[in-house]
Order: sequence, then C-alpha cells, then structure tokens
Amino acid sequence: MIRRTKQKEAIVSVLKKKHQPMPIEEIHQMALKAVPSLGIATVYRTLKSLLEEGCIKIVELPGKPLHYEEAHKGHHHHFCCNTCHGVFELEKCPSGIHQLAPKGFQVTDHEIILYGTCADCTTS
Amino acid sequence: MIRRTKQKEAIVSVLKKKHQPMPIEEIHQMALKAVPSLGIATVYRTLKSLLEEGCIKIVELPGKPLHYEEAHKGHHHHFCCNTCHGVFELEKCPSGIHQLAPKGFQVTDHEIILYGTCADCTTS
DNA sequence: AATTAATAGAGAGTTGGTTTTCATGTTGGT
DNA sequence: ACCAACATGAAAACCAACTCTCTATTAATT
Repeated sequence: MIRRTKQKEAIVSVLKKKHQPMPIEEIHQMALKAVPSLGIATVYRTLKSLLEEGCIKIVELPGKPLHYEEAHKGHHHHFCCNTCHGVFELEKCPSGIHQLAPKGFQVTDHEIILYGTCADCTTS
Repeated sequence: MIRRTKQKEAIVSVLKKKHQPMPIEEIHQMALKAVPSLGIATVYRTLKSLLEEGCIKIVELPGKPLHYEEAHKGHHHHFCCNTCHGVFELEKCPSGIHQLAPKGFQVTDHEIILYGTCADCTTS
C-alpha cells in the first residue's frame, strides 16, 4: 500500500509550482522549506516512483546533472542560462530539422538546446 | 621538453583516422592495437594536453561520457545512432534557430542532436 | 653508450551522483 | 489507541568517470 506523506507532497508541490526542469539538488532545497528534515534519499526515492508512474520525466542536458520536469507537457526544447544556470522551456520547435541527417539515416527524435543569457540575467 | 612517444602517436592517429567524436574508452581500445600496453591514464593525460594545445575539442552529449573530436572542423552538430551508439557529424545547420528563444533572452550558442538509426544500422 | 628528465603503466584515490542499509518514525486500517 | 507495513533519515556503500602517486621505462641530448 502506498502512503500519503508530507515529504512526497512537498516534492510534488515543488515540481508543480516551478515550471522549469530542476536538478535533484534544487528540488531538495525547495522542498526543505516545507519539510526541514527532508533527506536527499527520500527525494531520489520519490522522484524514482514518480518517474515510474509517468508523472514526471527526465531532461538530460550535456554536462549537467539530470533535471526533472512534469510529464504532461507537449514536445518542447530548452534554453540554458550561462549566468544563473536556470533551464527554461522553449515553446516552438522548428520543422524540417530531420532533414539535416545524411542520406540513409533515419531520424526518430531530436534535441535542441539554446545557450545564452535569460531575460532576468540580461536586465540585471 | 616534450617528447615524441609511440603512445601519443597512436592516440593522435586514432583521432585522425576516425572522423567521428569518440569516447575515451573507444579511443583507448583502438590505440591498444598499436600499443598493447597502453594504459588508460595515458589516454586521459594525452587527451588533456591535446585539449590544451587546442588540437581537439570536447563534444558533450546528454547521458553519454565525453566524446572527443579534432578541433579544426567548422560549426556542426551530431547524430547519435540508437543502435550502434556511434556519433556522426552533420554538415548543415539550420539558420534562425535563435529565434526560438523567448523575448529578452539572448542566445549565444546552440546545440542540435538528432537521434535515430544510422545508415549502416538501417540496412543491416 | 651514458645521462637525465619526461613519460608511461598500474593501481590507489577522488569526485559527483545515486542507491542501499538499517534503525526509527509514521500512516492507514482495525 | 494499536499494530503491521510502509516510509524516512543518516550514513555507508556504490558506480563510472577521471586524476594522482609512485616506480619503471624511455626519448633526446651529450
């Protein structure tokens, strides 16, 4: 039987509130505000079960730890801020990208990552 | 004084022959054919100095160990084969990608990765 | 050929991220 | 309120990638 605990609720709540992919460490930091005793192992365990339930999904970014985001969003890509290291979602996705592949190559998926400075870091 | 050793030559030769980004392990495997006693530490050391000399550069791919490729190539992106896990270079790069960013975001760089099946794996 | 200082190889050690262990605490059903 | 099962927290263990340490080897100069 699966139980309802304040730890789980805190973690899920963090992911619901921040609409950006977050690394484990940041999820832990934010959830600590609700449950100060929260251990990192519990964050790992909870994210693992949320993944298995299909509620969240993993975002892999080169050279960064795994990030997690809610699963119910449509196809999209990401922007990584080189200043604050935040990861933001991009709405649009250019068509025709698959044509970049050489002849004979079958493309099933693609990833686009933009790097630069986010709006907040640009103005400040 | 910097010396010319068969180990270094073997490693450089591997990178020169295979025109694809390779992970350390694969570089080691191939260079072992020329120098059977070659230790992995030497591969790391040599790649590090080649990086510092600017002869090679790092290719970071989500969820994969660092790959290395020769540095003198122009701007390009990569294709990852889900079957043989080889990484291939793409020649073209679509323009206008930077316009995917939201207002106020400054884009300085971008990464595109295609996933699928390479020509060899498709036909066999 | 001898010298000597850079390089190599083997294995130990480190690092960052993640999982496991186990004693303790908590939840939900009775 | 009680109890059994599940969940938690802390620390240890784990893992893969990478670096360091130390002794032996070897390239380049003499």
